[in-house]
Amino acid sequence: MKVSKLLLETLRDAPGDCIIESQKLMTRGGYMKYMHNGIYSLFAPTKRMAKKIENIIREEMDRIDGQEVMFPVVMPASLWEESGRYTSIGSEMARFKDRSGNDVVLGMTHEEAAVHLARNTANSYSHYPFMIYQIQTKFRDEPRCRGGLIRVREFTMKDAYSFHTSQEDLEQYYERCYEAYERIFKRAGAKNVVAVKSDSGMMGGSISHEFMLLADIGEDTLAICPECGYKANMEAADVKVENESGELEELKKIHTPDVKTIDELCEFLSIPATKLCKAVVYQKNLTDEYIIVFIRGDLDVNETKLRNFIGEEIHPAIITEESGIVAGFIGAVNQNAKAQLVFDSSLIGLESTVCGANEVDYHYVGFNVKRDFGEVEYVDVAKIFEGAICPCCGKKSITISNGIEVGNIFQLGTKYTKSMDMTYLDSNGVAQHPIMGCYGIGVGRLIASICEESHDDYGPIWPISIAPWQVQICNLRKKNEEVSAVCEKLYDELQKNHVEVLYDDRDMRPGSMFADADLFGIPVRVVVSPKTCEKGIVEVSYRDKSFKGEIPMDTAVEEITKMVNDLMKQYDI
RNA sequence: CGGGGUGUAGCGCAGUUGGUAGCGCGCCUGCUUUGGGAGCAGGAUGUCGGGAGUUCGAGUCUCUUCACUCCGACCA
Repeated sequence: MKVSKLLLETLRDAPGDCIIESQKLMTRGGYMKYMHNGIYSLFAPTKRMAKKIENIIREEMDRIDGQEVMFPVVMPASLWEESGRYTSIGSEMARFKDRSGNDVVLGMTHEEAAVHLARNTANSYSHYPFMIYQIQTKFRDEPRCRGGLIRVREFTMKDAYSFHTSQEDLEQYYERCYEAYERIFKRAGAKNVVAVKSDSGMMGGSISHEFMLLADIGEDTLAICPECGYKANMEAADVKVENESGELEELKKIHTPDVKTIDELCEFLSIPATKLCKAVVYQKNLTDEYIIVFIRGDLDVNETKLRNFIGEEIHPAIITEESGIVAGFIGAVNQNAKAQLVFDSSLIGLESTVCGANEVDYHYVGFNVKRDFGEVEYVDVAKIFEGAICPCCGKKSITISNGIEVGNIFQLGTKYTKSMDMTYLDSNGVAQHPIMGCYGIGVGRLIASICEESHDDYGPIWPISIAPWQVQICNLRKKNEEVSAVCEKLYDELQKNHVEVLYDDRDMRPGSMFADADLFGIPVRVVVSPKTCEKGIVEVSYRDKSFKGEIPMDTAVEEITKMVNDLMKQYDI
């Protein structure tokens, strides 16, 4: 490809609303064009990268016996009513009516379509297990898009669905898929991807993992134990705490004028927050019913864990006069407000603690949950924190990092095959519901994430396995016939050797050409100028600065081809 | 959903008490230049987000609407 024919525009300055580095550099480099909130067109280099990633994904999915299929983008509401998700999914799913007035939806995920495709066809146990996948556009009407291609509404995704006759078989396959994912990210040149235990969310099912590319700008928070390798999304991380039991004290009401917050209470009583019992109030979205969570004073509530325990949507409460809840002085003893009380397991083992007295300006000290309130079921709804006890190895070693979710794998179970009545006959002739797994990867997000972890101040540094081109030739003096002839010859002969070449044949000053080359991020750069022609060499350098040298002109084609092939070999795994 | 902010040329931005629409980058032409975003000269480009109003006159004031964007969704 010649740059003079390439439709794109590089910018010296990024638009002011770019927040993160990958977005800035990719916008400046002319990788995509903003059209609408969370909706972008991709220019040719980006599409080339997407294709390369898709092909890596195809090879790895086929290697684990997947078969590529294609589901529709527009699906009838009736299909989604079968699974119950037509109502359970909110406004992130786009819905409209077709010309005959039928309700239809835009596909944001394809479990329903996968079951639709497979049911009645895979009707005997002998067909199992099997996996179908597609690479296709999804539309999700996200409430808040962010960071260029990181979080968008329309995006290309690989989604795969596997069907099994036993949980053991699913688990075995899940393991193979996990390994396939590791290979995919490695081959795509993503360096810092880790798999973490995750919350299953709206997909349903039990065991699931997210593949996270570690990056400060990541929207997910991860708990990682460097000691034993435990990794979990904060939403799913179990919290264990140690409590010094302390001494059983007498329950006493004390006057605490205008002491409302945990900090104020710590100061007033001169005791650490770990000895206090904090109350946090939520409300159910549907009924407005109050939920009061009692938790150790230094900890926070993990809303997702609480939501999973309650079993329905919740939000932080708006406390009204009529509720009977005394904000700032909430406690378990003499709690007369109509509310569901939840006790976090961080309170286990605290013989004496402090809680509100449900009376303005009063707290109880010496509060013992069992003695003063009664037997309760403790639930883990706490948010994990830096230095927390690892639920796996027991050391106080948890670290908190941010990550971008680039892929996920779920063990779905029979949620969809049951609700949509998909069955097969087992070897005894008995109808059974198959057990499903599902597996996703966001292609565009992966490109942006790799840029996020692999760039310098001047532009992206693409791994050669996904780079839009492998080699870029810079013609520093278009008007010089000798220089141009050398460039043209290199361009032709490298391509004959199946090297992908971007040839910058524009008549421009070296400074601008180098600046653009940095933005293009092509791994191998070849510079030809009057100077190099005079010396009978070409200049070769790697975008990641790991190599820079001069190569005799007459062996340049062979040597550059070899360099490219050697670089590519790193990704042959 | 709540609260800010911003909409003026492709991009980044100025625009005073209301009085003919500006700058830098980019783009086009020519000349000079040529190893990290060159210089000179000339040129093109605007529904000032949309609508309504006040006014002799609105980018500027008022109302309304749309879009974008940031923060929050919070510990009693």
